[in-house]
Amino acid sequence: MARPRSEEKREAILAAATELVAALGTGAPTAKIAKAAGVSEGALFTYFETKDELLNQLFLSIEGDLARAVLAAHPADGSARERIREIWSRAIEWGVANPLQRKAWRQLKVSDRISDESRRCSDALFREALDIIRQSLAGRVDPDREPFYIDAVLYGLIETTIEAIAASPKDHEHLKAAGFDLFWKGVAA
Amino acid sequence: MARPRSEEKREAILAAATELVAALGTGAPTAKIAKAAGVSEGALFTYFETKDELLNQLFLSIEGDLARAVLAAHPADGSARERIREIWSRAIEWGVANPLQRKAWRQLKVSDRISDESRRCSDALFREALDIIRQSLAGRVDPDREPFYIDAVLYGLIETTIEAIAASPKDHEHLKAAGFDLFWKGVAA
Amino acid sequence: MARPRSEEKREAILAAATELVAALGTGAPTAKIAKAAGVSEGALFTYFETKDELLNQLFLSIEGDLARAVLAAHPADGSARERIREIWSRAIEWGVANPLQRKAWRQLKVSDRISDESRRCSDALFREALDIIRQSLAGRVDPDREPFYIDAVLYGLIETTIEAIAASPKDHEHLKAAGFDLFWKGVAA
Amino acid sequence: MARPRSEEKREAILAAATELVAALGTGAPTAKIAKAAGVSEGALFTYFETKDELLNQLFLSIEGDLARAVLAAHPADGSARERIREIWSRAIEWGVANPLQRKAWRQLKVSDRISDESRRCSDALFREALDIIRQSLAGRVDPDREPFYIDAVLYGLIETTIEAIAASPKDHEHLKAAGFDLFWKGVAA
DNA sequence: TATGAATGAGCCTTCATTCAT
DNA sequence: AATGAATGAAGGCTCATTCAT
Repeated sequence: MARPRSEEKREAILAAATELVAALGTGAPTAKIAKAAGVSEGALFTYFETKDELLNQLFLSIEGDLARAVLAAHPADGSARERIREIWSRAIEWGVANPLQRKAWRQLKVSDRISDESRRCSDALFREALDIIRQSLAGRVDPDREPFYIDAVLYGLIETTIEAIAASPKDHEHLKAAGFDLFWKGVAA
Repeated sequence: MARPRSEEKREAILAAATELVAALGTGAPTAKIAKAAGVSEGALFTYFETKDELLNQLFLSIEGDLARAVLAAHPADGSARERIREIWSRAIEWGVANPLQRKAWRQLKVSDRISDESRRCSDALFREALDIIRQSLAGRVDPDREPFYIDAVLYGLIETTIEAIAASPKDHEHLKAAGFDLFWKGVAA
Repeated sequence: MARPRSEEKREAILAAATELVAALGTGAPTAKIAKAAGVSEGALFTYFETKDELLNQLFLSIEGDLARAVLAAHPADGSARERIREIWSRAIEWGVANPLQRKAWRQLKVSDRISDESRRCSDALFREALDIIRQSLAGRVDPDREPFYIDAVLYGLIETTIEAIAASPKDHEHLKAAGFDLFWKGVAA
Repeated sequence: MARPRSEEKREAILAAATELVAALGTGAPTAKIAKAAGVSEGALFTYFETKDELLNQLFLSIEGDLARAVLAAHPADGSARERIREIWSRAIEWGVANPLQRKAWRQLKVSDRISDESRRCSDALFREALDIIRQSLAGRVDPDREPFYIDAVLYGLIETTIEAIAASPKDHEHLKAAGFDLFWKGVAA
């Protein structure tokens, strides 16, 4: 069957799904999602063949959004510290600005309905950012330290920091700076 | 007298729930949990009034288990570094040794079926560990840094490190040490 | 457009519910009602949100039916006696002709699943009939007698008479006449 | 198995059942009834083999109570009017004084769980009262009128009058007298 | 005998998906 | 293509009754 045309409706469904998955988890009913999107129950299934398909697409859509935010207009030059600092900053800002997407994403991340295929796609989305990070840190960290671990640490600290800012918005700038400082000192050789 | 309620059965249900929630999320059917526990479906509801109750108890049971592991035989003396290092070590070991509990716990953490009450209980369970950490770090961290953020960072790094060890078990000891080192350097004043 | 909701199906469900509530009481399973109506179990819940809703609607539907029968083509003129006699007659005939509805209705009447709201609606349905009765009796009964009691007596005698006719159909006309006579003599001032 | 001994417990169960059937209908859970009676769930089934048995016994117990109240110390002499008036009065007083029993009884009456056997027993309980009534009315009513209908009318008027008194307690005496008057005039030849 | 935990069929309701319109 | 009614398999929970203690 031909691809349905309205990209707009597809987006509306994804937006509604973000909201409902954030609030209700992956158990959010397709009927509610459709209604929130202003679309008929049946239509949802012309845009996404199954609920799992919708959930996986949502997952990729959110990750894509974050990846785009992180890499947007990324300066090719600057010191290693500055380049990583830029990534840090963009990631934090995205998280703070998109609490619903983050909440939905946390639900999706732990769900067994997200396929390995999707998880691999998501890795690919961040490949470029990871390359920048690894290159930038190349001369700085203990060469003995597994790079995958550093990635994970950075990612974990970003999460932690976003959560901390959400809990204490008035410390936004302070936490953002302190977090990065902690990371930078921590990974030093 | 009637057959007394058996603690053994309660544990069996909790154990089965751990397994199934780890695999299927909070949507794991009570029927499957009961069967896995070797118990009738009705019996499950004499031990836990509702599924939510079961989920909350499971959450607290897992957290209690971790808290106990972290604090067990904790040495009252030793340097600040050694005391935190001990907590770090115990937490990591618990996580590595209990992958199912950890997986179930991640599902529960993001679920809206865990009540605020339960989350408060869980905080209380870790109060003592947090006190040790905060005291131990007292003279060492930038006094400007919010203590709640340090807690969260430590916790996040533990998670990250456990995950890394799970992904690369041969680096177990190395990652454990490197992670703590990173934390210690990172939080230094 | 999607298949429109069919009034026919709604009626089928109500009819099946009448039958099963008459036979089994309000505990009649929705599954059986759906099957008897030739409808899927899910469909029942698109026509009635909950079982209580179905029961309440059934109650109102039966009362509505009776009210319509009682008031249909009611002659505005005639003596007081004739007017009340007409109501009496129509109510009796309805009851005799609709034993299932009457049986279901008796079950519903004593059930705590029928809301006060429904009971109020039902009162409204009979308001007109009551007004006719009260006006017609105005000059005839002891003014000291509470009108609400007269209504209740009339209603009770109708019930009794229908039951008696059901038990002894050959005395149909006789009982109908004797009952009214009894009422008329009884309420005289 | 030997009859269990404690008549007291049997009564407690019946009393609790009265209360719960009045409030919840025949669907009232045996577990709740047992608890309300201060008796274990299992014990209930040593006093009554099944729930249906309990319900039937409850039905008979309530009817027996009413029959006893109606016939207690019934004067063998007096005019026909006085004798019936006495029955009328006792029945009304019993109903007003025992609203719970009456409510439970209404539920039981329409339930298909009450066996024909029980209904026959109940008829027997009132045989004596009916005989008194029929004899007393012998010379007074139209001989054409079916006696069973008169019984039913009397019974229905009693019900109606009790209900009316419950709704308007301040008119107790008035309604009681007016009701009897209505009956007496109504049934006159 | 008394207790109340255990059992499992059955109940009401939800929901992903299909399909008549 | 779009709509939303229809389907029926689960799902969580209840409850009469049994039975280990």
